[in-house]
Amino acid sequence: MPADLAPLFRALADRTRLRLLNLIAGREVCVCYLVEILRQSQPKISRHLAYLRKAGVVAARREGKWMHYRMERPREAASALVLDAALESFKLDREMLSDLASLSRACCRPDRFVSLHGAPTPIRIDSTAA
Amino acid sequence: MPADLAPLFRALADRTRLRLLNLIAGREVCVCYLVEILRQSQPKISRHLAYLRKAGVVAARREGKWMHYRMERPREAASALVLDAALESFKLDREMLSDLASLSRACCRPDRFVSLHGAPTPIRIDSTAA
DNA sequence: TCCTCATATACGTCAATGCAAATATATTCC
DNA sequence: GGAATATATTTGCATTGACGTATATGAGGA
Repeated sequence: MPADLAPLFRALADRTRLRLLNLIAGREVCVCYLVEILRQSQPKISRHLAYLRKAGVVAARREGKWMHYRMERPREAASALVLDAALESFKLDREMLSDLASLSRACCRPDRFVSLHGAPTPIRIDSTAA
Repeated sequence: MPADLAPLFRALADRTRLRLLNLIAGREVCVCYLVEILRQSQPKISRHLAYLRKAGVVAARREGKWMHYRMERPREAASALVLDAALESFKLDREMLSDLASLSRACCRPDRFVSLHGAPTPIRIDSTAA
C-alpha cells in the first residue's frame, strides 16, 4: 500500500472539483442541487463528479431518477489527511462559504428554483462513515 | 487570504515533482544530486523544479555554479497541512525511501558518481525554518 | 576573452484535460 | 410502449502539461 498521492492531487487540482467536494462534504447531495448552486452546465458538473468518483474521493448512489453523491473517505491515512486539509481550507474560503450558504438557502426553499422541483433535499450524513 | 488550494494540488500532481520534494525535504540539495538520484534528464529535473518554485513550494539559492534547492513552508495553514501529509506519505513509499537511500549513498561517496565530482554535498537544514 | 561546467529556457510534439453542444442512457409516469 | 425527467457520455476543439532535443545563461578558471 505505497499509495502514490499524485493521482489524488490531480483529482483535487481543479477549482470546480474542490467546490463540488465542499458542497458534498458531510452531506449526500443530488446532482441537480450541485448544478443549481454552482450555476454551471449539467454535463460539466457530471464530468467532474465522474472524475472525482474515479479517483475514489466520492461515491454515488442512485435513487430513482436521482443520483446522490457523498464523500468517500480514503483508506490511506495520508490521502485522508490531504482531504482533511482541503476541507479545512474551505472554512476560510469566501467562495466556498458562499456556496454552502446558497445550498442552505436552496434546501430551505427548493420551490424558489425551477430546476429543483421535486428533487430530494440533501441529507446530512455522519462524517465518520466510511 | 482565501488561498485556493487548486494551484498547490496541481504542483503536487506529478510523481517526479513529489520525488523531488521527498529528496529536498529537510535538506538543501544541489540540482546535480537530484539529476543523479532520479536518473532523469537535467532539463526535465530543472523544469519540474521551476514548476515547484513557481508554486512557492521550494526556493533556490545560487552558490557559484551550483543551485541549491530547499523546501519553502507555505504561510497558509491549509497548504502547510497538505504538504505535511504528502511528506508523511513518503515514509511509507518504497520508491521514496529508496530515493533517500540512494541520496545517502551518493553523499557518502560522491566520487563514485562522475556527475558529482566537486559538487556540494546536500546539507541538512532545520525543518522549522521558514 | 575564451572555454568549461552547472543549470535554465525555448521549441516541437504528443497526450491529457477542460469546455460547450449534442446525444445517449436510465428511470418514472401515462 | 411512448413521453418526460435526471444524469451520463460523446464529439470537436482549445489549452495545458510532459518530454526530448537543442540552445541560452551565468559563474569560474585559463
